[in-house]
Amino acid sequence: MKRSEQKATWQSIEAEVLRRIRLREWAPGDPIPHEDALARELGCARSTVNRALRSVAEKGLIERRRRAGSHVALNPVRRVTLNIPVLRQEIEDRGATYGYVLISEDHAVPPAPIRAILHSPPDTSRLHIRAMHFADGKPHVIEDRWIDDTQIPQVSAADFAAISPNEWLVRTVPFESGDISFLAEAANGEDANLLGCMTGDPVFVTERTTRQGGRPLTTVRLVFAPGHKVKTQI
Amino acid sequence: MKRSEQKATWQSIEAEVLRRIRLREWAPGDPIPHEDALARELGCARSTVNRALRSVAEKGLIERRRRAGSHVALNPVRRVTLNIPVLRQEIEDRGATYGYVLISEDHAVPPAPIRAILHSPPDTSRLHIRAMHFADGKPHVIEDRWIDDTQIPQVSAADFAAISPNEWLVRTVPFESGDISFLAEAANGEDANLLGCMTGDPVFVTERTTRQGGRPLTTVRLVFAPGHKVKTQI
DNA sequence: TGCATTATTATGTACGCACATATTAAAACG
DNA sequence: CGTTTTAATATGTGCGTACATAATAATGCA
Repeated sequence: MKRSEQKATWQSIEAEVLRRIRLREWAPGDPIPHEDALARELGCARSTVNRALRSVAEKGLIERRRRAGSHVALNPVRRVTLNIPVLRQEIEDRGATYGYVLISEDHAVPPAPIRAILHSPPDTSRLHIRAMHFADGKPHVIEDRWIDDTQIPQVSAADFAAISPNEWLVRTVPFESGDISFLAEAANGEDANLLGCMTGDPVFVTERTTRQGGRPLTTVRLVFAPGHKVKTQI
Repeated sequence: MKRSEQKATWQSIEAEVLRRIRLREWAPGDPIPHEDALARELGCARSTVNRALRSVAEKGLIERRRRAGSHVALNPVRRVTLNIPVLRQEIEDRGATYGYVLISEDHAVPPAPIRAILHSPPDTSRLHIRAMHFADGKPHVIEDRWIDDTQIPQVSAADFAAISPNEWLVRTVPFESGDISFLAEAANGEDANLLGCMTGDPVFVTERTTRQGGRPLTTVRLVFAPGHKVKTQI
């Protein structure tokens, strides 16, 4: 029922597999043919089928287990990739003019939640920086950051009046893992003041902690101006 | 300076490449050695290096171009993957009891923004469904959905009193693309009523539109109860 | 000199084989 | 009959070769 393709690329194999899953030729929960069988049927090498199925599995549409074979996922958990660029780049990519202002920089004893995140002992102080990023002169996001300067001693050489912590860290400090949260909050008085909105206005907040070798390096809270949207494609 | 590895897996190659990038042995903007050179240096086949570098490129840390070679990304755009499960599964995975209630289901002329999204002509009505999902009996999210029932005729057979549109669509209607937005909004009176919060409280909102063959099928607005966080790892 | 044409080259991919590994099914055993 | 051991098997991965493709550099031509 299928004509001999001129060329079997792994992408064409993937497309065919996606088609069969979408049209329920292979229903959720069903096992799909083995790599060998697909290779023979579609006229290509098993390694090509493997490449294609790996890609489908990454999308979350099939589950693969050795010896058990591949099954169409029962609850296809859509996997979406978000791009998290440096703030300056995010703004400039939109064609807007980037602006930056340092608000405050000091050493202070972090509040309990931050202390827990940074694993810092009680009554020890950490570097605390607050800054603002502007798009076309309008407030875009507040950067409220704590840095473990015992982990990043070279931070004392940074001039955060000239470069944002966001950018300096990306350029200077390597890290290997981290976690990110997205949430909605009400702007507190100071946030509202800085962002030029009303106290209590809903604001989009990103919390991010980065680590190196299991040790937390820095945690940041980004409060975006009202109206901010994070967009992506499936 | 490197001992002969017992086995070169593509993951070990990737780890070594990541290490060199993190430690700035290869600085941002720099070209990195060609696949051939790396293969010789690290004692493996070029295809193995290729596999490793492809993985690094997917993470956004290098950029690869034919003939030009691979370069360490100047602004490493972190790429993060979010899992978007079916609502019921998301709740049950947290160990909570899932609950669901249909609020309303009718045909109506969509407001202008929805009409634009669905490409529906003026004064034509579409299926409009509102429902709620509960976690352990507490309101978790409002599902406010418009369905283009000219694209999905079989929707007339669905019983949305028994199964949520969210779940029915995932199980029944294949789609090939879509887009998602995340934002913060103030709960309007009705939202607040349903979610058991105050009007004006900040709520996390997800907007999602799915398409098949370029034609929009459905668009949904998910209003989460206050306090909701979306978490992921880098 | 300016522009179109032709090499050159690094990555992209296909293939076929071999073997590793995880997992399940079958067999052996008490 | 339940438990441990062993075999079977589908996927995971490495390798080396060959060729495809895109982007660039070099060349030729008007």
